[in-house]
Amino acid sequence: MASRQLEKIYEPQAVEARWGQYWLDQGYFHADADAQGQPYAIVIPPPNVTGSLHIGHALNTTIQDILIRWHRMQGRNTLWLPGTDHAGIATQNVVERQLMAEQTSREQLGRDAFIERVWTWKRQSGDTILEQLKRLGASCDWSRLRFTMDDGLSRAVRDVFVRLHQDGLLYRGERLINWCPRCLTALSDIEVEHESVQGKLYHIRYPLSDKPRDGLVVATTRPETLFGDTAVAVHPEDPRHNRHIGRSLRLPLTGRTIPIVGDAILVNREFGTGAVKITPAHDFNDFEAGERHHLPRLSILTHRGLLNADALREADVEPGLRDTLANLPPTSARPLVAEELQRRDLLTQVDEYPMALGKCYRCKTVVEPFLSPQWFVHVQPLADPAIAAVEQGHIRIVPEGWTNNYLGWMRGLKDWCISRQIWWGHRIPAWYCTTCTPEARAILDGAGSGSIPTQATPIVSHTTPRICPTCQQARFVQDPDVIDTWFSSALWPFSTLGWPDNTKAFQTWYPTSTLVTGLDILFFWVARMIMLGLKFTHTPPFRDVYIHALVRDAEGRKMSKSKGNVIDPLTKMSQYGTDALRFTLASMASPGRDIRLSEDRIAGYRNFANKIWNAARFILMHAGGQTPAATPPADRPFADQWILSRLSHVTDTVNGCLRDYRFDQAAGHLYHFVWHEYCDWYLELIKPSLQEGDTVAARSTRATMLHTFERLQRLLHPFMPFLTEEIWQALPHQGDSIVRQPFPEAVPAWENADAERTFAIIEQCVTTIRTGRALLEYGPSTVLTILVTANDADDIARLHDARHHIAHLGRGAVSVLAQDAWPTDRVLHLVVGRVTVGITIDGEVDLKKALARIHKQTQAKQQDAAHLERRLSSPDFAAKASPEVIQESKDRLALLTAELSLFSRSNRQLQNMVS
RNA sequence: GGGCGAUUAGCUCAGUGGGAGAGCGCUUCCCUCACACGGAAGAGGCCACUGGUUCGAUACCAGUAUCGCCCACCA
Repeated sequence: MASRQLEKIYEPQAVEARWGQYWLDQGYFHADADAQGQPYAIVIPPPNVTGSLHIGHALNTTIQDILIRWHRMQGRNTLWLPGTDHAGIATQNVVERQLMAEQTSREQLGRDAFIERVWTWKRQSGDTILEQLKRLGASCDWSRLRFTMDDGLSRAVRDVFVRLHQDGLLYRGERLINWCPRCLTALSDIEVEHESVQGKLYHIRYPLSDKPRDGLVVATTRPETLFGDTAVAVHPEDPRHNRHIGRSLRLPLTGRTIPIVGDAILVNREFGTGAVKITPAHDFNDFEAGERHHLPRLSILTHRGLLNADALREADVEPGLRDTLANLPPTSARPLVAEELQRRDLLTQVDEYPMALGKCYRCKTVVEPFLSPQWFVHVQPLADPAIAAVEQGHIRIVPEGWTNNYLGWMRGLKDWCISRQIWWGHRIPAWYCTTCTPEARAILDGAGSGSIPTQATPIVSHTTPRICPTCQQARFVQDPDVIDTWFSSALWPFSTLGWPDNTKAFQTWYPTSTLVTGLDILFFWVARMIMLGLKFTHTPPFRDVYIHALVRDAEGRKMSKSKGNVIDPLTKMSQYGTDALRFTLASMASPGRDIRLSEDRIAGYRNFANKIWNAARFILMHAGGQTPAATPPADRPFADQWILSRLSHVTDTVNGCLRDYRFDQAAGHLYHFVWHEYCDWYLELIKPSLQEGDTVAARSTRATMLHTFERLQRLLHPFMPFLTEEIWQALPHQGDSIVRQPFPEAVPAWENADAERTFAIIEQCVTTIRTGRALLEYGPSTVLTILVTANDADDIARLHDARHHIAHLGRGAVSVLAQDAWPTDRVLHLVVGRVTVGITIDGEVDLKKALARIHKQTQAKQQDAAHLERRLSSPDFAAKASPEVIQESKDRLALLTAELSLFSRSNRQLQNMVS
């Protein structure tokens, strides 16, 4: 491509659109399972089809793309597999809201029509986030796009379900589960978010049946559930209460009596009154206590979470109260029940009490523990190998700190409720014979699976069974429930590669290399992928799990639409450029920490992009038709030797950082190198040479400049793909795109300590001269008379070689002097390490500033020197510190002493001049 | 209640057993022929507190305080 005239300011929009399309058209991201190279694969954490790109996606995607582009450039056979998740509850909610706006509902539509409606919606809107990922530059193999409800993936889901069932790891049972009364479905334990709220602890007196004046006082946060009580428990060794065990109590507000049982597990003698009401159908602890004592379970709520009139009758609630309470939500019933108890003098005490409230993670409705028949995965046999895989290092979690989090969670894992009473999702591949299970016929009329007793035997298979093995009939209904979305996500690393078929892609890229994800789905997703991956492929699904931070706003709050503190990545990409946003996110991706994103930071990296852009303009302007030839470094001018050395070092550093997943450090080193070494010093050093015309040195410098800059684009490319492609294409280059150019490796032959040492001296001199210029208030156009010298002959020789650089950058006439030739008059002597700089004072100058400055520095250095002397004179230090440390301290003290003597000389002279 | 993490410049954050760092912001000078989204020079910090280990601690250990996150059925 011919080099274009580059604008003064980098304009990202057109550039991004052009190259983004070019990459796709050229198929650069397509991965071939038969290609050469060691495989490297990442499967994307599939965003919800309902999703729109938020800043968390942007971070997640940027990190994956950096890894992918880096490995692709290194010649690995690299696959980044994209896709989306059907997100059962979330998606169903979105479409249901649409229906509500149309004054209809999914029930009115019917199941098949509703599902068709969701598919229509998915076809229309489901690609939004994919387009947004493309805009971010995500170099996915879009030809391998997958969706969790694709035919292939659905087959994998059925296959896994059937095999788990065959292996006895699935069961259906009536248990207490978390129920969302708005979504009308069961949720798994982790789909409940706990929130701390201020509640009340009610103390209620339950009279003894035979001695109504006596009784037990129970403490509860939910008095309205007392209608579901089927016992009261006390601690068997509690002397206050244990004599009552075996007797019975009158359940207030009802005509029932309930037994007093002894239970050491449920009851904490220290808490409350030492007596606990047991409500097996509405509390997880009570459910287990109920199991232990074979208590009946009395569910008093409807599936919409309201007090159930029929159940209240069954619970023998007093008729008047029954009518008042029926169909009330628990929160409304609670004060009414308390009031009624108060009226009867049964409410003995009410305390303020903080309690945890469980909410649905999709709609934030308060969830209810609810009794219903559900499908469960027996997780322990799956969890054990998943624990071992991490413990034994087959899977590495980065940063390491999260490992214990993972292990702790896995060890305490309870069975996983995987049935959902919604319609959008993978339908459970279980069928009931309508002859053997007459209740199953109700499903045909739209009833839920709850109508089928748990004793019924489902037939689990890939397809509708042909004949019932028990009764030889052939009429079946399928279980109406669908499987938890996270179940299909758990198969993602292998189902997307064609499993259960042994495809070429599966053979090549499975197990995948790295999984990049946020902490928020470590349990939802990562843990389950490991469990099911190990179970079905006998291999961990990935080698490394990189867990990145959560992006928060500048105040550290979680971003959410309701708080209005969302930083929209799409807006920022338009405003500052995609590369600037990517570089920002990479820079802030420090391990184990949340990211507080502030817009200033993005603007800063936009400026960085512009800096690179202008360096490119400069370089192209001065390229002079030169090509980036590779003459031996030793033959090149000093500045070229130096920048080659620095480039090799930074290349090495960046590769190391990327290997360690330290994107923040890699970005930091690149930023510093580009701006403060390449632009501030190298380009400035070579400017005079570029003016020279067609000399040998100038040609060499042009070649080096182009060579290093081209290499730098490749180094930057994983972080800033668009900008670097645009520049690379404008530079002399070979190949069609930077995307498939090799990623730079360090070149040890370029590393040159001698050149770096010379540079350090130049830098010191120039900085010192500029400081002196500012102190003496000589304007930039004043040409100074500069004297330099050094402590040893070697450094004096370097000064001699470099004097034209010092003269150019310091804007002055430079004389390199021997130390004994150093003048004493009308010279400002300035800070130095190994070198001494003097600026000849010419004409009338205000020296007060300079004197004040020298005075201040003198004091600081005297303190340092005193500190060092104290340390060096300590016998313990001499005896115990390492020789290197001792030597270093001695060297530093010697330098300080030299500087201080200079300072004092300077001081005296300047004082004399002032007076 | 358990676990984890944080506390360093005005702000956002790196960092290390021996001389306190970056970006942004701030001050001064400069529109010097790549870049004012720029250049140069600066100001600014008892590295949360208290003990301990050490010749030496911002760093390692313990405790305290504050903040945050995750997990948790104590009614």
